[in-house]
Amino acid sequence: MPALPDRSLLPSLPELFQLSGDDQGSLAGQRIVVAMSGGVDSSVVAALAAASGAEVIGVTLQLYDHGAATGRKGACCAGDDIRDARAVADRLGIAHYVFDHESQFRETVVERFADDYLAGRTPIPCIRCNMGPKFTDLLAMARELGADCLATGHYVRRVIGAAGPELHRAADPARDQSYFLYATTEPQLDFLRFPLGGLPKPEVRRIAELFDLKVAGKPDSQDICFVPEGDYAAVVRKLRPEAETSGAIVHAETGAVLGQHKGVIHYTVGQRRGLEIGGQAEPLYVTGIDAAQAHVLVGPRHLLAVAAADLVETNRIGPMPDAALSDAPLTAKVRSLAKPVPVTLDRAPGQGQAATLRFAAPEYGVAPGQAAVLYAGDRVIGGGWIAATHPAF
RNA sequence: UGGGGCGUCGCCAAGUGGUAAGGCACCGGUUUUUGGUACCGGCAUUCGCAGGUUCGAAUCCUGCCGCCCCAG
Repeated sequence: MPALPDRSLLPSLPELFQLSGDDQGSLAGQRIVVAMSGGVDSSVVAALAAASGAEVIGVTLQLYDHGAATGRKGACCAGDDIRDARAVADRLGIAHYVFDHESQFRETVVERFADDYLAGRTPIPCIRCNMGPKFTDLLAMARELGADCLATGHYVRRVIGAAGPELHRAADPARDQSYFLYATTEPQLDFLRFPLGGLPKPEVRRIAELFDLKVAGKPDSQDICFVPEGDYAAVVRKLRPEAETSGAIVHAETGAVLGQHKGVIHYTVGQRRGLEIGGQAEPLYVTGIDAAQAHVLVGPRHLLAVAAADLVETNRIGPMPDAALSDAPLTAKVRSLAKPVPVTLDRAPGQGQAATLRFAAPEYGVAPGQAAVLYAGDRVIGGGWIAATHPAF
């Protein structure tokens, strides 16, 4: 096996893993479990861990059917990706375990995904997956393996603050994944490490090449990992054959029936395309979904304006920002790609309590089922699931 | 079958002699670790059909077809 690259070519490893090294900067004696998906990012984390001198154990959760995912681009945690993870572990000379997590993943992530759509919500399975399989189940495994930490390839930073570890946005804003990690609990964060949070993606690929990892050029994953070809409706249909009940497309203001739709699972609040309603003076957007009546409500863009959103299952990481201490003002993202916008809360989030989020300016396209993630500057304060919204006009 | 109106891209619609606006929808691309949004680009050699007038017609004339309203 070729030697691993010289440590001097790499960032400071004790710093990246936030573990105390010895005089030589080695993490010998420490045990790091790395969550390996088979992609470049987590492979580089494993490589860095291996180079640190620590004992490294790679763990891959098999999340869903091999067959369906074999050879597919952009998947993770199944089929070829598991083989990729194993190949990387072999190359690095680290232990590697694969755990069959299919039934749990189906219950906690996929079934829920389908039920959310049936209820007229727009789910984010990636957050559920982080909450359950990754940060609960896999983390418990890591503890059982006697690890000092669980390291993942997420692009997010763990920063030691006055009151303990904090979760911050990635240094590279284009890669930031903090939106998907708002539900991380403080005990989980104590044990987690995100070595890539401070690195730009090209640097990660460079490191992968330095280690001669075959995944160095592997495309980034995208879309929902368990949804082939982006056809999420097919997944819902397979799980819930009754899902595609057609119904009326109703104008939210006039009540006029403008057309028929193929089932509420195909729509999300804020959506414009796919309604197939022509002859309008201005574009129509989905403004609401009434699953009980199988109605898709549509209207002009101004009807999307939302003044507030009710959050449930809230989480908080670290203290609330204190305006008196000139902390950055509270902002929130209601979609992963949205810019954070100024908000206020009627109460501090956390412990799963409900709270109401109020936007300083009307926010558009806020869909129930999405997460609202709270920030103070770069720090993630927490967040919650959007259960309902209040129109601005 | 007495009177009136209308027929331009899937929908809405401008254009009344000078060589087919625009909007919606749709398609493609960009962006993107969820669904969307946004942005960029594409989209009627042809104006219900057939003749005629004219250098030239969607625009004028004739006939036919179809639809709508009033009248019965």
